[in-house]
Amino acid sequence: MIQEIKKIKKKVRLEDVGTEAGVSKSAVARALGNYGSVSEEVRKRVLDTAKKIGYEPDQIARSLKTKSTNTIGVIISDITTCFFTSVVRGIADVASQSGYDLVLCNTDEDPEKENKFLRVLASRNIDGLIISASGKNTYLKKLVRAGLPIILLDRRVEGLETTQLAVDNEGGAYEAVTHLITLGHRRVGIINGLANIQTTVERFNGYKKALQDNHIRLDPQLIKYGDFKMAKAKEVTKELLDIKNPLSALFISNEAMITGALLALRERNINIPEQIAIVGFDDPVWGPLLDPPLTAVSQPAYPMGTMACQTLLQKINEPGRERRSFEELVLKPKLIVRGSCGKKISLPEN
Amino acid sequence: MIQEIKKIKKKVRLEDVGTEAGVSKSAVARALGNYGSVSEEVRKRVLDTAKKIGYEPDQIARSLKTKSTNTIGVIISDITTCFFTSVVRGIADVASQSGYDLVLCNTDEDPEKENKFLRVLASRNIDGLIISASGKNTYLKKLVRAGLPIILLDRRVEGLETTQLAVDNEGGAYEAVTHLITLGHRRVGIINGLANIQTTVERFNGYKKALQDNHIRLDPQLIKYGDFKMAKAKEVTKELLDIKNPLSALFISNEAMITGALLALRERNINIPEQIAIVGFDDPVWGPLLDPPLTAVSQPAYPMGTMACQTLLQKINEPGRERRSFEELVLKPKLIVRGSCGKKISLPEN
DNA sequence: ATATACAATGAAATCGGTATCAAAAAATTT
DNA sequence: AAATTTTTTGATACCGATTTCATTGTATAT
Repeated sequence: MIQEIKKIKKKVRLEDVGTEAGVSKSAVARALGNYGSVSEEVRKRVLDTAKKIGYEPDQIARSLKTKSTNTIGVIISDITTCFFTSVVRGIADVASQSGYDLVLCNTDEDPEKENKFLRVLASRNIDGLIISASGKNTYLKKLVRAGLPIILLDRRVEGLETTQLAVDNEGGAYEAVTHLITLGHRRVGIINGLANIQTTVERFNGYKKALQDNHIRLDPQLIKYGDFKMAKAKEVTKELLDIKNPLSALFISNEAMITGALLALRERNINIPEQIAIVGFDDPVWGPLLDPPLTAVSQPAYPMGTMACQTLLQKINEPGRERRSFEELVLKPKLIVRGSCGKKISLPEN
Repeated sequence: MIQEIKKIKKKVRLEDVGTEAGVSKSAVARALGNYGSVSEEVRKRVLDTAKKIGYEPDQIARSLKTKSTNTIGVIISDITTCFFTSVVRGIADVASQSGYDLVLCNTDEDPEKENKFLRVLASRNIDGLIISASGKNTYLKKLVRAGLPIILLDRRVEGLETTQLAVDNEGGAYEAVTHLITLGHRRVGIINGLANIQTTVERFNGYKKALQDNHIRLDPQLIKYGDFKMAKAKEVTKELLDIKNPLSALFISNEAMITGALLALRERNINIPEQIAIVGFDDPVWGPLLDPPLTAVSQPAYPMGTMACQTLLQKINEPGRERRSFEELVLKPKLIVRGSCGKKISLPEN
């Protein structure tokens, strides 16, 4: 009924500028688009009237013709995890500098959602994609083959011929666990992330390799799986505390799970590092605030974001992009030793 | 030179499906779009061949005609601040459920960036906008008047006739500071956010009102301004610690600044709560891990996001949307008392 | 002055869908 | 069987830009 006021202002089109300035829309396009040739006089007149009547080009229409949307898709598991927050911020910053916009998608590690988002983004004609893939995905493969510029972020995917950018997860975990072992720990537990995720596997490999290199047998009791989230980690930590032959150190595979684990320890009144030494993969901002401050493997999340986006933009804009399109970039994480692993313990119990 | 392999697969268009199925593209459009009328036989044939040759409609082309992009713009200051992280996740979840995508923009409180993003988003014909505005903005006003559905998130802006959704900042701060006063504190400091931001003003008002209601005179020495970031807050906290007539309690206006402040206290070896009581606005996940655990004002960030998006979608889809378009939704934050304010102190040192 | 090159311009095609419309085909009524 | 209604269908205009092309006008070369 009350349907009067709909769109008060109608859109100003290229053609409107033309009629207002007394030239054809082609002329306007050239003047504004800075190509072809226009007389200085017309150019000026067009620019003026364009500003005067408030012309803003319609990106959609432009995209339809040019096939480029100045949009890049970002698919991650969860913006809420601090690592990805920083990564996305990094991506956003370089994207915006180059006039690209970001379409953000959270998959929660759900392959179905991932698939849906891929399709949606593709149908939107994104110019490029940065994805932290949950695993193999045939549609993703298809997009790679179709020539869409893609950066695989944080997680390698086998058999995909695109640029990959990840942290040396195995190395980082190896260093962390080795640190524990060096301090005298023999029974070090691990809280893994989701089993099928690449980063989980790699960090676990680092853990195993560190033990192996120090001739410590792998004890299945010490190995637990979380889901990268706090709650589950808390639960699983308690299980870990309940085994008969107790652990003296714990390696935790990401920030949210560190929180969960620490919460569990606090509930049980277990002292760090006297009763248990802690290292985390991910170095939270609040790590230094704990007592003792947290020893942790720090990932260069923000730089990963900027680097991913830079590399992507390069791919998008370089004509001969097929040349080195299949490169693998690896960043080194860094172990930051603070207090949560304590000093060297005198004698390994046993 | 090596410019062979460009686009290996060319796009499958509506018309291609038509020719393949032996009908006109109009027929295909109807069959796929589920409107008009098509014979059951054609419908089936079209659907089959569409799937067979892998047809995916081009959103850009569709948008050009329909004027709706199924995209909502999100403009915030910084995805890196935990509050906004959760908010955005909330928005993203309900958006994705309804088939909308999110274009994310970080302004860093810079009005110029904000302006730029507004223009970009508008030129992209977003269907709606959720914005945490840095202040008055004429272009924003223009968009409101142009009829773009907009939700003002977290920060009220005067003179804008749109739906606003915010937390009761004043109330939250009031409660927090009153809590401190009740415990016997008379000299309570405050670390504000950026001076010109609405939330800062409101929280500061809550602080002032609490003091006033308890007949405590405002001491300018106890009032500091940060920038919502960690580093500055750390700096400013030290300044606060250096005043001659020392403070006994500190109220900090957001999460990142809490971290900064706590870092400063730790550097100075100041005990919480014995030497200083702490309350924060924002309840970090890691709050309970501190010793003592942090007393804080908790904001319903995720729900704010979902609510903002739901309200926005309603606005977008309801035809008679002008009716109640100017409503103001306020959510209550909650003071969570843990240990960082200690017990009632015996005697205010006057 | 004439030929040639080049700058400036508008008309029209195009991108890939959606929506309108009139013609054709099928179903129903008389 | 003829008239009428309804369903099905393809042609076509359109969304708002970009881009090609042919045309006109101006400058330079001969």
